[in-house]
Amino acid sequence: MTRDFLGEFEQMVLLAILREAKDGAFALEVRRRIEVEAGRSVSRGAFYTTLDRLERKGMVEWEEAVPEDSRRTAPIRRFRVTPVGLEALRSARQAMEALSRGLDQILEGTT
Amino acid sequence: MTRDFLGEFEQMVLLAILREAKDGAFALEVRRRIEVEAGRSVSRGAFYTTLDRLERKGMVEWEEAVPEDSRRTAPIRRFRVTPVGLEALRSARQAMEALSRGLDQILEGTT
DNA sequence: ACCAACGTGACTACATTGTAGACCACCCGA
DNA sequence: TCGGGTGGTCTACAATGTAGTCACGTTGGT
Repeated sequence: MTRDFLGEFEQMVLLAILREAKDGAFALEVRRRIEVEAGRSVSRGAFYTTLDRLERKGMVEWEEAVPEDSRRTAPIRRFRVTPVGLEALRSARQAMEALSRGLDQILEGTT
Repeated sequence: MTRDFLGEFEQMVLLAILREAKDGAFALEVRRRIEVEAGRSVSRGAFYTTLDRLERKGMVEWEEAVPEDSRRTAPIRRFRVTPVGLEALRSARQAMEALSRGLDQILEGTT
């Protein structure tokens, strides 16, 4: 399984999925959230590729579902973060936090 | 200048440099800090390559200096994070924070 | 003075992750 | 039934992450 920790974009995808409803998130919703919150554009190709890789690593899973609030009838994939994914996310963040300790002043900035 | 934001390991390097004394940090000190704090091993090759890339992006700079507390007489490089680097670090962290908002419960875990 | 061991650093090559763009299928409204 | 939007795959490539090896000057022992 290659590596045991996440790239930054992968982390963002996991976070964005978690931010949607408890029962999972639809792909393009997730993509839109990343674009809005992180303020960067995400091409569909880049995005789906990352989802695939996360799936292969067992960090996300999905089931087919039909979005309620849309006129769409055909089911599409609804993603969810697995326990493995959550754990990876946690440890990635812990590492960063450990290194950031004591730097709050410097990192806040007046931006 | 390729991209305007940082990979995760690059972030770690910047953070670790900031954590050393105000007047800069020596390479292998930084490496050791990452290994200890983030709990992952870092090969020298990987490490210096990353320093190079950060330098090329104008995010770190260095000067020659002789470590005080060592018997070494020859100067080695002492690194410092540039304003550009600090800014990049801040914005990378802000993006992550924006996406993490409201997830503290989930992310803390009982690990 | 000589040699081994070590610290520092460059260079090479490769794996993983990040990214864009073309392409396909389906559904829907004009 | 044409065209456009949405959901998705595939391909190819760029950037980042990583290990390993080579080289050289220092240090320390003898």
